Amino acid sequence: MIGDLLTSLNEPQRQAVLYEGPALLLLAGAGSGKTRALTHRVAHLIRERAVPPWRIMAVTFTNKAAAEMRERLELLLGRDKLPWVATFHATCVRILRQEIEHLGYTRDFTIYDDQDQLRQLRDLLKERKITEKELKPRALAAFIDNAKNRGLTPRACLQQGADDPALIELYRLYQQRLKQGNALDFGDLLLLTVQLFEEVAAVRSRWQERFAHLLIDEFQDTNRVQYRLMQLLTGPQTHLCVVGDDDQSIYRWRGAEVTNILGFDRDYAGTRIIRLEQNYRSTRTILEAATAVVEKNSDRRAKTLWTDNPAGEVIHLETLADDLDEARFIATEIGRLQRQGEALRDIAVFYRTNAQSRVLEEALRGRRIPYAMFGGVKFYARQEIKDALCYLRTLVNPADAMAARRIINTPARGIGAATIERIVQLESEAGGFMAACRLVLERKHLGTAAAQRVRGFVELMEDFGQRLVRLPLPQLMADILQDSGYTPLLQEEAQQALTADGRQEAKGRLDNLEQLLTGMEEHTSQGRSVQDYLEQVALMTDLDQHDPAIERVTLMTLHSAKGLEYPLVFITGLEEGLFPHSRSGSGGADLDEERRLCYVGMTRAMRKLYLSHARRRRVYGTWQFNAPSRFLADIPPALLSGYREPSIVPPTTTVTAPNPQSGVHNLAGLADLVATDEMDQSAEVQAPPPPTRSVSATTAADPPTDGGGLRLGARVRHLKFGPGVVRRLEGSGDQQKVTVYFNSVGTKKLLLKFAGLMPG
DNA sequence: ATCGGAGGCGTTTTT
DNA sequence: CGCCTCCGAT
Repeated sequence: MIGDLLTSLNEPQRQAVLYEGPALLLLAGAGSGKTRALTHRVAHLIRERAVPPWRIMAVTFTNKAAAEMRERLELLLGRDKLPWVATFHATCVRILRQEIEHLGYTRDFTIYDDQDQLRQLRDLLKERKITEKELKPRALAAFIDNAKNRGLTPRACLQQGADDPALIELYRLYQQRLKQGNALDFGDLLLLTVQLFEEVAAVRSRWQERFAHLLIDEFQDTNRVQYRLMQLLTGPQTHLCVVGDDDQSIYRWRGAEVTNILGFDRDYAGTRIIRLEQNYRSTRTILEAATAVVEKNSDRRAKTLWTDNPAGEVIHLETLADDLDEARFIATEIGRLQRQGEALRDIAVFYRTNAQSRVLEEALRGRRIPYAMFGGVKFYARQEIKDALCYLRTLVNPADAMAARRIINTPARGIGAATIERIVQLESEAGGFMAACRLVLERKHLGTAAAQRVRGFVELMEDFGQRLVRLPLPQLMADILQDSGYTPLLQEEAQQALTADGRQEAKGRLDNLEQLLTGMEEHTSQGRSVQDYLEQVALMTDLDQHDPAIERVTLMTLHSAKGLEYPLVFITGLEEGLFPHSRSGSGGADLDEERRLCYVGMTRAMRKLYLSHARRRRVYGTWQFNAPSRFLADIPPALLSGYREPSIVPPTTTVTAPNPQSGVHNLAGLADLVATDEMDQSAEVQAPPPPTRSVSATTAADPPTDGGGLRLGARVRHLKFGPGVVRRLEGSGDQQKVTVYFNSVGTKKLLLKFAGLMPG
């Protein structure tokens, strides 16, 4: 068995697996088999050194990395021996669900995303009569996030005395507000966990004793709270293993401190440093070019990445007239690669900013090349999805005023700002938003009409509250959407909206809601609770939906690309002002980070790398003229095809007047758009399975609770799909539909009339 | 209370 | 350019 774990490793990897001391710093260059070393180390601990799995915690940054590690450990160890593997944020949620009562919150706490955070801050500013001109909500949010990233509570900020007291006061009020709503924002998840461990010694030592091994991935991206958390979880008996690459530190702007990795061995005396320097991923050409770019930075840990791989193809550099041309070039080239027999799933296109994705998408759709895009508008942040989830949030945590205020008049029930204001007045006295609704009725603070409407809302929510315990989640959600009038309204719009666009949009929203229900069915089939669901969704990003098996091109930002690899990679927009981004200044730490970002992007490529830049591109509807990126000039010319003289980086120019030639390109762009609109179902964007049917089958008239003797949870048998469990019923008569979870094929929605279900 | 239009601002990157 | 907020009209 031990042979299995060690034979496939090189010498430093083997040392990393076998090391038994208290602290290990694994400096792992791009593509050097870091995950392999990490997973094998964990497997070795469990299999050969008899460490119980529950005494090991492995922390990652992204859900995707956590999932990948879990998968690989499952192969090595089997499903029943998995240790704690989670992101920093999920780890904290898990701890807080058990311990948060020590801090005066309750276990049902909800998690605010940045949208909720911003909304809360806007309310707060308005209340304090501070206009958005005086203090932008975003700036305040940045201040608060920043403080939290550094592990500072409002009080600690004040003691430090470095920040504006007015800002700190707003931070304090914001925290008060969150606590009243029994809610935590992203930063709180980490900060409050640290606070908990610092304030409650008994809890701290309990957790410290539990873990014999703490492993942290992507250590170069940890910020101060995360570092502190690691320290607090590390007891005298805890073995630490941190893995990272300072050259891939790209989250400084989010509070990451490279000093954490650069100074780790100073904090932990007796740290063993092991370097993984052999790259297995890329051709020598790609590796040399990437190294040349990042080498310009100072303050790096000494490290020489090398490879046995062949030199491979030269890097392709393409200069285009504008962003549309660039997109067309990429689409055409991908089409060519496809005809040569390359798989689309092997191709990725990276860009610096999300805004760049639009033209790329259009060009790909125009050529009917399927693609999947990550980032941009997140599925769970969409209006209709958030509305739906806020109904659930309000049920689970009735104190969550943010959620309740969002839905109290969605769809419109005639409860306006004035009424809501009266409710909010009573919120702290009543101890929560829903409680305040009841109190405001009791005290008769409202006119008869308004009172009537608020009572209706309260009763509606109480009704849902009863179903919360009775119904499985997907059925509950379907009921809510139906009985609240949410989907009926959208259905009407989908049929009767005045413009085709309006109808299309309503249909899109219905589709998304259907997708949401499908996702819930998957979740419920794993037997998890509503709280679990909301939590998972709050911490989820679109990247987590990435299914690499599907045959399509991947589009994402360079930041999202970290940790991934593709045989063929396009990096776009290599232009001064865009990449490096203008906000990164003309030198110094921010520019270094851009350089590392470029390095990260380039080292994703295994076989062939394409770099492109456009002479001008549209930004906010005006033309921006950009010189080629300085990073291009850093690459040895011999490694590059299509290379032109390095330009002496002239400043980026913006022209407000429309460019004389722009008409041509606009027309060309229009052609792409027109071609797009009428075809192409194949280029589905989102990763979750496309909805096979629509919510619109049900109407308000037929409450979807029971039908034809079938019950929720009933076991049934289908001729083709075999045994399954009834998850959802809707419609009636000939229109009655049944959603069944089959062991063999997962969730299916069937027309009862034709389903031929037998009792199972 | 709701809707529509005008005006202002922003995008670097994300758990 | 497109999103969001504010404000005025109904």
